[in-house]
Amino acid sequence: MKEHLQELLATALKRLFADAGVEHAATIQLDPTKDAKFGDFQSNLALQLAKPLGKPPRMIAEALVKMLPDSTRVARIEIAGPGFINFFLAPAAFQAVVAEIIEQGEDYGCDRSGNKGRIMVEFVSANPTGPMHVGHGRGAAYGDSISKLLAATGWQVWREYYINDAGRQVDILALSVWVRYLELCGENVPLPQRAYPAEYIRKTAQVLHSEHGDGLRFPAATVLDDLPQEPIPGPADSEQEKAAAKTGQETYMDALIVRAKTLLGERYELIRKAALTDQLAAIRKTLADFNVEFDQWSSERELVDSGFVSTALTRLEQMNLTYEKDGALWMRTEQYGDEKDRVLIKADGSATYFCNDLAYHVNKLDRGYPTLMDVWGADHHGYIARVRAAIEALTQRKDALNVQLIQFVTLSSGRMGKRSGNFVTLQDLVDEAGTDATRFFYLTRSHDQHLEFDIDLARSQSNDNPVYYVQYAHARICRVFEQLVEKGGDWDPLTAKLTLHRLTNEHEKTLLTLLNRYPDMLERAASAYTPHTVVFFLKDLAEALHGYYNVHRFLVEDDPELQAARLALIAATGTVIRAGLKILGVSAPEKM
RNA sequence: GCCCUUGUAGCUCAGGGGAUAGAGCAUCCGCCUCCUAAGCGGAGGGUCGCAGGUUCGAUUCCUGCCAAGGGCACCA
Repeated sequence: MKEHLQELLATALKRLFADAGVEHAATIQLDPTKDAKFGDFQSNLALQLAKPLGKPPRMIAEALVKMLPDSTRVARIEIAGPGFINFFLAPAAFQAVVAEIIEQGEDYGCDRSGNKGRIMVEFVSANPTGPMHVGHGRGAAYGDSISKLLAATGWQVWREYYINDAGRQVDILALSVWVRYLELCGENVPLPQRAYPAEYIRKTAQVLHSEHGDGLRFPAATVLDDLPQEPIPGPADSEQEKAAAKTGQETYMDALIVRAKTLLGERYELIRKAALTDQLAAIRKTLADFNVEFDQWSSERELVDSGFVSTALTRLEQMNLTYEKDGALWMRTEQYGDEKDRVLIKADGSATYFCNDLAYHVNKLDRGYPTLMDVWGADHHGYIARVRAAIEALTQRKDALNVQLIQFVTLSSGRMGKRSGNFVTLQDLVDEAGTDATRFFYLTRSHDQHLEFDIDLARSQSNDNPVYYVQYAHARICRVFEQLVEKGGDWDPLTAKLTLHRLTNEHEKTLLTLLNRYPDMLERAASAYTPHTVVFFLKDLAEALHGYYNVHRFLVEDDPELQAARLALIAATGTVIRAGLKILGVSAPEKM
């Protein structure tokens, strides 16, 4: 429809220029109007041309309108305000969308061709060292919805979770479990300051203890033999002293890890694996409860063990992208926009996180995904430049990596006020508020906006909870069709299509306008990577439905033609609500 | 110090260079004999952080300043 009007304007413009004997490159801008009194579409073309043509905009508008070709889809055209050209469409042009939606179902407005190519979306990728918190939840909701949105607008999407199971934090996790295990054996090894103190660590330790008895036990004196005292800063210490203590604690932690590996030998791997398995199982359960799925879970450790990381390093060397300095291997990221070059292999011979992560990205490219989307927490901002630089060096393309940063989440509630989101797990949130309310909440804000999550509101089963507003519209539509059957009536989509000209009142017009905008809205949301656009659209659609419902009856027994038309309209509305909610990962209940 | 994000109604936030800046919550007033009142209609509430610039037109784009949050490792 929009294209059609643009063509009309282009023709008029050509004629105008021919008449006046001038050339000017004007982009034909056409926008949906905000207010129905300005018609359905508006163009500011005449305003743009006022200066280059040296004539008042209203005069240009009049000339343009005169030159516009006739179209059956346009009811009338008005010139308004400073020189806007407002198009009022013929009702039939709007009504046709109902038939289209009934035919195409939930795929209406979608492009399932996959013509835009393959894209890999990596999201969540939370460290498997503890439960996911509400910040991860936001990334999960966003990543899942943007994937669905991209898949609905012409992309072939592959979703992945990168498991960071090779770094030091996993050793810390394993050690934490072991200390708790020793505790169960009756050994007094104090939990290091830098270890994970949480309850879930004990559970793994208990399972280990029941399965292996004292098989992993060593006397506390042996474990702590020769180890330095762990520094614990007092409250009166200066910032400097506290920082020094922290460094000391890290050193102590590392020494303890080495001790564990030495004493346990191959048995260390047993503990490591048990800890990882438990954490990953918890994460998988939470994500499943949250209605988030992945095509693949990729392990960092497997990437290392399979030799892929060294292969990737060799390739970087061959491309002359690396060099040695101070005993470390560096990558030349600075010449690709990073603020400095970065270390891949440390002087002690171990790989940096960046090294393995980069290899993982190389792996993604190798698997045939020219576009990589990474959904990261806002705290990873400083990390973008180096990965982007590295990917550009490898692909010679600036657009190969698409990073979406998700801003922080703070929790609030009437009783507790603001508090940090890191201390509430996503599992708790989903258990208490439910997947629908939680996901809807997350996606109601733009992802680059800090989010204040009102737990009490999400939890409330009352009309205050915004998710119900949209779901209720859907349930109401379903109820009407239920009533129809109860009354012994029937409704045939094929014949209903012939009745659409009866949809003429204001409420019907509003709904038709919104339904017509759905495809455009999807495309806009996808290309701007903003699932929240879908949320706001659905709220508008639900509002239009509720208003309609309140004023008009859909089951009009004395006018079968009108009834058929209205049922067609609300059936189409229901379909679009369902499709939209599906993109958000929210259910569309038939009863509430 | 440098980099990124944000600043819009009492609160939480939408807003695609356009006409009179919107929604939800909160406050106030109405609407169920009728397909679900988890709904609808109405009222009040604004220096779009501040100052410049670009433009016919700026909440929107650019620059500076102020404020909030985050980031600046041979950590992960």
